[in-house]
Amino acid sequence: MSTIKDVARLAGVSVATVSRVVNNGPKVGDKTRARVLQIMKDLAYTPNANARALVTQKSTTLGVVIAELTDPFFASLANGVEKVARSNGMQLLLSTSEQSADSERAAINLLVERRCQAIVVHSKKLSDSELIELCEKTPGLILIDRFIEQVKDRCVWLDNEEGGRIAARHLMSLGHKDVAYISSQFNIEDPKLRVNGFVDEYHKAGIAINKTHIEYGEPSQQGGEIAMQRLLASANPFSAVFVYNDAMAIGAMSTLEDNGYKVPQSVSVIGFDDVLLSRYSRPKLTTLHYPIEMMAQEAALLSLGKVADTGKLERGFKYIPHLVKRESTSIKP
Amino acid sequence: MSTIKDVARLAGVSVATVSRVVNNGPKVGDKTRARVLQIMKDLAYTPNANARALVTQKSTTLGVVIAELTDPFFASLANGVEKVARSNGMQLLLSTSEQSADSERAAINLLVERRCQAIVVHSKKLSDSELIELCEKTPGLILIDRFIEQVKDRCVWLDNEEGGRIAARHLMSLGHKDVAYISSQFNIEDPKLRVNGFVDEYHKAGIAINKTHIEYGEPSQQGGEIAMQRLLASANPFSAVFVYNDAMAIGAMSTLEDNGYKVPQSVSVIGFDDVLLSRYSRPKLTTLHYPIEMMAQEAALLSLGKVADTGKLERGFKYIPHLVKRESTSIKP
DNA sequence: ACTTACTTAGTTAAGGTTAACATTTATGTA
DNA sequence: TACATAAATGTTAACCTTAACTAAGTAAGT
Repeated sequence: MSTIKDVARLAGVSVATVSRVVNNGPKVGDKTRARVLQIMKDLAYTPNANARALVTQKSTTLGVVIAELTDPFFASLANGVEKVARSNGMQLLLSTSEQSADSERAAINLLVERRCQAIVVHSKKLSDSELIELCEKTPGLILIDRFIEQVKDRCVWLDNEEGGRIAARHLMSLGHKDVAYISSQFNIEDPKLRVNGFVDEYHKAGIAINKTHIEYGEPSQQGGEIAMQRLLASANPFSAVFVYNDAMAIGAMSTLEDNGYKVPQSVSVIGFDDVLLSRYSRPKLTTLHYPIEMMAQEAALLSLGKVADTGKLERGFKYIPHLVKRESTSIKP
Repeated sequence: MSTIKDVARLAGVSVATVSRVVNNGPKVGDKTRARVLQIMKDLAYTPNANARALVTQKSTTLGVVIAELTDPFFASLANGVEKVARSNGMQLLLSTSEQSADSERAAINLLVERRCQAIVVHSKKLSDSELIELCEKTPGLILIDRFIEQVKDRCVWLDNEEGGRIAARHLMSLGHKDVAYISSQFNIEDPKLRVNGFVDEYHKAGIAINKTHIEYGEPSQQGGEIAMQRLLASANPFSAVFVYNDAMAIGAMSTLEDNGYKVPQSVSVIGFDDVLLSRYSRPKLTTLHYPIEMMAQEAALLSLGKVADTGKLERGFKYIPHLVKRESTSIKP
């Protein structure tokens, strides 16, 4: 692969001149510029980004760590970061972090080694303390979908509890008093916060939610199907269910219909996330929109230092999900 | 950010020694190694990947160009490449290429500048000749989901026509003689090949497909809905439809149900791609599995030069989709 | 004691590019 | 014509790391 020196030699100029041409710098004569350009083309010269990054001390790479590319939620997250990257003439370096703390750590480290200008991390496995330490020694690092008080100016997160409350209010407004909840069995904060908000909001309205009305499952369609089967088996009647995420909600609807219940006529179902799926389901799913792409964009901008600080950095970046009313919820029969 | 020199200075050794420690090289005494390791930790030293890539003349980056991260099809493609990257200790550099030839060109160029060892490109807009030229001057470049005779050893592709034939045979085996086809309105090869195979296979069986039974639309759920509306309006009866992709198929099913048709009891529907959606739909969609993740893995391996050539490079890498029979097709009523 | 052969460590030239600084060439003015 | 000034181009150190080569010190064999 030819280098700037090759071009310089063939064009009979110095490397500095070629560099100026490459970077569209001023101070280059027209005929010289034309000649250099021609040689560059002949040689199919492509500047070496690594060498550039080394000498300029800045890379044009924006790193992102997510768990899994094929999960639509993470795909949207990555997409948000990518948009910012592109609009800033940068590129996306992506690392996936399966499910373990070790691989999350490794993924972050790889991005640091590459000297990414900015790094957006979605971490569920690393401890608060490790993340705090990491934030301290890594300037451009931003945590998405996580809130840690000590580094709140580095966190872009969603108020899950409020999401639960919004779901509760929606269901209450439709007259539902016997409600159930299907949660994720994974031991992370999100599902807990969502139930808490949901249960507490009902509680504040003087309605207690029966323990038997809460079921757990894997956060997938199948997990939702199974959880709903258990819920139905428990024999306590309910007219609405709040489900941890859209995939589970779709599974739950499936089981409901298989058992002769109509959604939303006999049972209302409300999901969470508002991923692709929810628009493709039948009936279309009422759900809480998780503005992950927008959050990812803000995180990336923040990471790049491009967010004007109007006290935001101090307050932190909290997002509130909003209700997307589609077809799976209706007034209590 | 501290460098190898800082570590060397503080540890009282030369940079070469530190380098050896970093790379786990031999020829370093135990106490020296321990001391260096300690200083590295104290300084939170992280080797600079750019400098490394520069001097070793090889990057540990695997590039991939796709149109859009949020499309599940492309997410699977990227995921396949990422798996290979990870299992080879490399990382994914991702560029998206919206819809234009210009941006496809730009995306590829960025990866070349970064000196990616290997590059997997999904290009629909660039011309054959430009792609051929690109292949010639870029060693590790592999084309996925495209076939160009002149560079067939660089192409990993799906036999779309055969996919159409498989769909036709499936429907014929269920007794369907009046069939319709919903295609994509985009002017690329895939939809044409799929119809061709489908129509031809029926033709070979002595059954002609009426022109009015072919509709076009945007390759999305909504496009499918609209196309199906038009198909129904045309008043020619049919008992089965082959749809360009799963998203459209789901839209088509929606319209069908809205108009009082039962799937598959009154009309059978068969999709293409077998993305996430197809398993979440109700009824679950019968479709042709497009093994894109596997193809992407092979493409990445090929790009890395890790495919043992047993004549494969010469023959090219053709994949055949296979039928996934779910719930949306059944015997003709 | 003397060579031989390791083991451990150091020195330094790349690698491709940029940017600060130095130099040459051209342009205009008195 | 000479001089100042601007425009165009060149020289070179630096960015951080690796790897080839060199040097010194140590252990073993004779």
